Amino acid sequence: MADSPPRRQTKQRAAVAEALDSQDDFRSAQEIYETVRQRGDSVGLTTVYRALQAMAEDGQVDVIVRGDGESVYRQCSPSHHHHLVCRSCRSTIEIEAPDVERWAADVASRHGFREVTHTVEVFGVCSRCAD
Amino acid sequence: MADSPPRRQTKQRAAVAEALDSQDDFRSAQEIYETVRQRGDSVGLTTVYRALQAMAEDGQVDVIVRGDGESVYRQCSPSHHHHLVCRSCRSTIEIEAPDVERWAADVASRHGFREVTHTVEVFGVCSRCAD
DNA sequence: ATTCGTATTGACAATCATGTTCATCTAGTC
DNA sequence: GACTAGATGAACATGATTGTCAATACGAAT
Repeated sequence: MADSPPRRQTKQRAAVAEALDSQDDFRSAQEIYETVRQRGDSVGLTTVYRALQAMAEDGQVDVIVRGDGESVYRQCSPSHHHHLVCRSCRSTIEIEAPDVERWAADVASRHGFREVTHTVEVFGVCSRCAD
Repeated sequence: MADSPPRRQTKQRAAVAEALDSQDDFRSAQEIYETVRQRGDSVGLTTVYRALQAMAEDGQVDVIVRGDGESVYRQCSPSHHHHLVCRSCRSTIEIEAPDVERWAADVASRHGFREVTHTVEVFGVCSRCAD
């Protein structure tokens, strides 16, 4: 693989990272943009998108493509994991599933597939929102 | 739950269903629109979108939201299952995973989540495309 | 078969997230 | 401090999907 291009530290990216830091659930680029601006930092929407993309590539944030096509971002632990997301309040719990990993790899190789990736997300309504 | 609105049978929906029938992999709404028109049937793009939505609601077709946010559709067996999709040629294999179902339900209820749904898709490169 | 109420259709406009351009700026280096 | 490639951002482009609304066709009742 090609050597990844160097990544500079800028106020804008720091601001985006901070905004991500202060949230514990998945947010859209637009929402993050709002958050950053409300903190007083001046950034362009384009930059937020680029920063988010770059961070996602570097594995610093997790991305989920929502059903409506909008991508949402969240700062996560670096290890591979999946999410349990509340449809109502969006609170998110990281979950691990070694069995599922194994199953995915297994099924794929059994059918002769290589370079396997997978998406596993669980959605529901958390106990607090179930009233 | 509310009683589902009645669904009428029209040429257009039949045409969309046929187009879906003739494909064995996931296609975008735009592609299905093309296919229908090439068969000589005259339908509006809007109608294709609505037909696809309706069929997805009724569980007649499966939908996957691709990484780039575009939705793709496919006629599938009615039972719950997931997909193993080739990134290159888009050929699709239906896979079942009772263990994964159980795991998802289990993890969710352990955290007090209700009305649980999940998405599980496996992507890779099939043996034919691996040259 | 004719009528009638309501889904459905489709051409077009509108929306909305994201990509692109390009002149300007700046972090990191010498 | 000067230099250079990556970074920024305002304006604009793109492309999928949805909204609008008048015209039309399904299907139940007559």
